[in-house]
Amino acid sequence: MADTDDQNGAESAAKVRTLADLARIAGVSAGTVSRALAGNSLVNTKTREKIEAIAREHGFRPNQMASKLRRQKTGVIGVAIPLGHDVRQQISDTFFMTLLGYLADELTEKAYDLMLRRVIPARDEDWLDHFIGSGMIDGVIVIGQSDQFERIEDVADGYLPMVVWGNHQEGQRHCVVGSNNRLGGKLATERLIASGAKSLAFLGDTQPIEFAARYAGAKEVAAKMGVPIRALPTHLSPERTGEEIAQHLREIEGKVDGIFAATDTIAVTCLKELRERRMEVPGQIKIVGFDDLPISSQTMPPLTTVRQDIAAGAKGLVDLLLRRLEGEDTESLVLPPHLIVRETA
Amino acid sequence: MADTDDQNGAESAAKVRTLADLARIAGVSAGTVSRALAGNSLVNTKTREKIEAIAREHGFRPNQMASKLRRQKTGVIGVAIPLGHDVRQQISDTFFMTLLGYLADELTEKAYDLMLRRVIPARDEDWLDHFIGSGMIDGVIVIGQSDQFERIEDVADGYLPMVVWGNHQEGQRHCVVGSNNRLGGKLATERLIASGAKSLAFLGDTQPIEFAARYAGAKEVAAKMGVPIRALPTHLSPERTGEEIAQHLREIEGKVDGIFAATDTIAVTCLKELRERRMEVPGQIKIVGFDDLPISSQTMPPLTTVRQDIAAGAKGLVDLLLRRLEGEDTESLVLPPHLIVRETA
DNA sequence: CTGAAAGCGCTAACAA
DNA sequence: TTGTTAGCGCTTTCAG
Repeated sequence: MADTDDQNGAESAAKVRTLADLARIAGVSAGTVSRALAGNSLVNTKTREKIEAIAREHGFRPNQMASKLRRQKTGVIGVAIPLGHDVRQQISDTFFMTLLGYLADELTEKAYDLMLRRVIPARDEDWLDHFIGSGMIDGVIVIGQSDQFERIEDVADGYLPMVVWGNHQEGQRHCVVGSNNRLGGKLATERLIASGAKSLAFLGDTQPIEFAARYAGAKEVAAKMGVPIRALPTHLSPERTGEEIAQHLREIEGKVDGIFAATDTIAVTCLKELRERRMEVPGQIKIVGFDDLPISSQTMPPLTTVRQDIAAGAKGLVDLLLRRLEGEDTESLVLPPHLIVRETA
Repeated sequence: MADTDDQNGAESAAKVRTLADLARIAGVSAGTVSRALAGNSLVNTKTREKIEAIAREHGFRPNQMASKLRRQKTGVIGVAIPLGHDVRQQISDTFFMTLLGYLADELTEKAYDLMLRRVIPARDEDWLDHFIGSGMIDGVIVIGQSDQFERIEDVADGYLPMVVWGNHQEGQRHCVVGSNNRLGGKLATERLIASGAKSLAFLGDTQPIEFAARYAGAKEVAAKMGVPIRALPTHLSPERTGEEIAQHLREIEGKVDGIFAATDTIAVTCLKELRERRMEVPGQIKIVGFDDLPISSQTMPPLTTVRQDIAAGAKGLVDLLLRRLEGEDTESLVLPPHLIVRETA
């Protein structure tokens, strides 16, 4: 029962934009309204209910900017996706996008909002400091180290609430969550060799640290088994990949019978080129991918690949970040990859 | 209570967290620092340079919360993805994620940040009001109408800066950007019939308004051409789709020779089931998808589909939203879909 | 061209 | 249990 001293119909027209407005019409102080709406301390139940009713009636929501400013925390986690040289490349990368989806789920669950920022390190050297220093976020998750390993290391020294998806290196200083890429590379290569491949190739850019680790694992196994392996570099941008792969295929025809693709996306494209060149898979040439994206089970033949557990990765990222927000200096989390044997090797 | 008991080396150790701090060490007032850093009005060049130097040296960045509170604008655009009944469904949906990627690009370009929120309407009726009323965003882009058409309509009446990706209906009140789904459905169906199909099926959930429109277009053409068409409902969540489709396929075997799939994702799964049942495509059964996702050119045989221009969609969403932020009451934007003929029909 | 001062809307002591 | 009182850090008149 609010005192409707308004003339007529003015009731619902009254704008309630601030706590003070609401306080006035409820006949209490702003402080009380704040407490009531926070559902927090010992506010008289009657008072609270009255305030809540009025708030609901007027569709009132407290201004978050003011609240965040005052409380010195934002309730927002920043998610940065650094793009490499090929600008358009990674933001639409299926793997990262899927990870982002799960991240959104996890963060929502923990009542955090997610601020997404696509960032081009080449265009803004201090992208990470800017994001962190913006005062807009409580912590940051970086998806992919790209070629920014050193910069991330530098920042990690002075900023605790940061977790990165990527590759783990002995002795690194930033907290990372990611698959054991080297092990993944080994699994893939072992499978290729076990399937009868006698001469291997790694298909994909070897610059990014994750890929380099996959290749390193592959080389290790290949060396141990006395099987030759070569790198066939590609660039991730989908438009160029097709022709690049076709080109490679032309060159290695008859010389290579086992391909380890850096990602499923590359593997799928390769599969298609192989088909167009009428090469039998896995008869003439075997292939193993990496990621286990949904498509890999849909190809013809279905792709043998190394699975990364994206959901577990997202969960790990968020868990570790929340602990860091509490001040804990968490360890990195390295997830085991799993070989998924289908029909291409 | 951090009292700066700086004993030595205080100079570079001195924490510059606020404009006032910086002002003090620059020997000017906070106001001047503010102006200088905004690069804005007529600040003496010397003064500005000095301030900028100090700011750089100390890695100072003004607190955005305070700034936003004061200026009553956030520089943040909210992006909401309402999830339907199947909770996990759409956030990982390739189409939406790709759109999100382009959106991130466009918004970054315009110097806006992007706040991503996954919402479950069934769990929070007022998801849209909450997002808008949070005071955290200047405007909102809703990706997909899901089953929230009415709620969005209601909100649109009282809130200008909102643009929605979805289907356009005659006389609707909210500003929408999307493909002409009905036309897309017609294109797909015409192609199926032109390829010789004599009995059709629409594969996919017909509840979501976009899909309903696609189906409506299909029915219109089918009726005109005197070809029967039936709906085979599926749910989007990947786990269940496979068996559902297999089930449908068993039932319609020999009765249907042309399938219009609501999305490429569904089409690809269908293709796989077809392959397992040793049905020839397009010999025994033809199929057309919708979206033209990257995978559709990678399937075997490559998928004939209806292309939606995602990049143009993202650009449209952002352009319209920015105009709405200026106060313009923009019209909806309906994009023409294009039939991409490959080998499945 | 620069300083002083008044808040943006909210929260959190501290009183009452 | 509630009101009062200070600000959070920044921007922006209004003077000078």
